[in-house]
Amino acid sequence: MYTETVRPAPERASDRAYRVLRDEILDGLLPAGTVLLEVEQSARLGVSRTPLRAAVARLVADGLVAGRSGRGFSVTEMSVDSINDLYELREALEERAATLAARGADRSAFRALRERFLAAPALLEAGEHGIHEYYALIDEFDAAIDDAIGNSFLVGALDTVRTHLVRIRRVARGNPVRLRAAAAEHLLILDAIIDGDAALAAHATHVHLHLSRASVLAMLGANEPAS
Amino acid sequence: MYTETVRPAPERASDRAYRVLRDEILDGLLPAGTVLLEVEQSARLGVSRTPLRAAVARLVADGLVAGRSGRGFSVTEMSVDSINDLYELREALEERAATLAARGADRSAFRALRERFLAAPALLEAGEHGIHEYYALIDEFDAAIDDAIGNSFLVGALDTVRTHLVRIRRVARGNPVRLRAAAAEHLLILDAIIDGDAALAAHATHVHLHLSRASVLAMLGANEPAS
DNA sequence: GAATGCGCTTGTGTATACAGAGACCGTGAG
DNA sequence: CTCACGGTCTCTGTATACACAAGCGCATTC
Repeated sequence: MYTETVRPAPERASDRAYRVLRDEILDGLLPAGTVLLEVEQSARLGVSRTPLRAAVARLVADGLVAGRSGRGFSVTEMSVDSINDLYELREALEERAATLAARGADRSAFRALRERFLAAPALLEAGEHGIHEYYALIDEFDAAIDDAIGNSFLVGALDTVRTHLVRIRRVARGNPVRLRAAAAEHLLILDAIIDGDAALAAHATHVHLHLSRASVLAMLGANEPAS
Repeated sequence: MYTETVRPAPERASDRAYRVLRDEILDGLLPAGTVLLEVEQSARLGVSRTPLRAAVARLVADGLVAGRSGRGFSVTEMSVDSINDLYELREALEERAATLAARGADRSAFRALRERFLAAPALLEAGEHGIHEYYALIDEFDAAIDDAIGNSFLVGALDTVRTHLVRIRRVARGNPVRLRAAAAEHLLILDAIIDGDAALAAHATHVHLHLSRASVLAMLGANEPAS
């Protein structure tokens, strides 16, 4: 049969509303503290209140918005404390993920990624478009990790972390020095996974996350010293 | 003012539906594979379809039910593979949590818990009621850990794990030998936290989880050898 | 007798109408 | 001038009505 492999994706209105709101929050179009009124947002997105409520409920489950005491929902804040908390969880999850990936059998995907990361420094010279490409490469790295560990619970927890990480990355964006260093750190993690050195993979991940956190906090302190 | 400390809790219909369905799934009244039809469940729980949909959406976010390809939602299965996956995540989270708790400043709560755990063996002689009390004690232990680490992201991930763990515990229930051993393991973790020995707390947690997983898998293999 | 096509039934997705609760603002008193 | 109280107004929570899509069964035909 020539039928498509998967369902044509029903594309519900609630899915559209969820995706649009999520992207707008992650892109910073809806800054932290923005209140989301049902009637207002449903009119703006061209959907009814019912699917919009479902979308907001999913955002609440993601931790991107929170119900306020009385009226409405608001986009959650990303304080310095919560960034540290997020990195604490991220360390626990990604160190374990790196360990499991290094123990995994199939390393071909990581070998292919290694070649791409070798070209990352040149990519970061190419301006905004190159930086976008670099982040896409990071996403592929994450996807390869997910594929290697094959643990839906761990992948789900990692996905939550990465969602919030997107918001944090906005402040670190446009720091080519840091991104070049991060590419080198990813290469070390990749080498450890390819060599099957689980301990090194975990330690290299820890180092990478430590440096990443320090960079983010430094950028944050430089941008908003008074807060 | 003599006003109550927190809001009187509006107690929405969707909250009731969520709580009832969640408890029924965790208690096994709604076994894995049960299909949830909106009209059917809304009539049974005495709420309309709208709040029921919200409740089901939350259950989907919890991973307790999953949308099926065509029609309806069904309670998720707990396979041996998913149990192993869950314990993998649980190890990563709880070892980190134990480490952070041991580094924490306030250990009075853990000292009080230590006394209670010393009395746990006697509790486990008291039949079904004692076992229930013991699980309540475990919950207080978990709450003390949450309080000590004070990390909403980590606590949230732990909460997800514990939700699924409740379903798994059903098979291990009624194994006093294992529960007595588990109490001793908790005592060791408590001692490590009280002594501020983060490394020992993490290692003791690892050992505890290893033994717990082995016990669960053994019980599962004994109960359903043919599956 | 088997296979295929059509129609009915059923269940989800969405929109809207209605009720209740909380907040904001204005006014009045101290 | 400030604080408290009350009214109004808006926003959420819930129920219901409607449309569409998918699945199942029956009938008809080969």
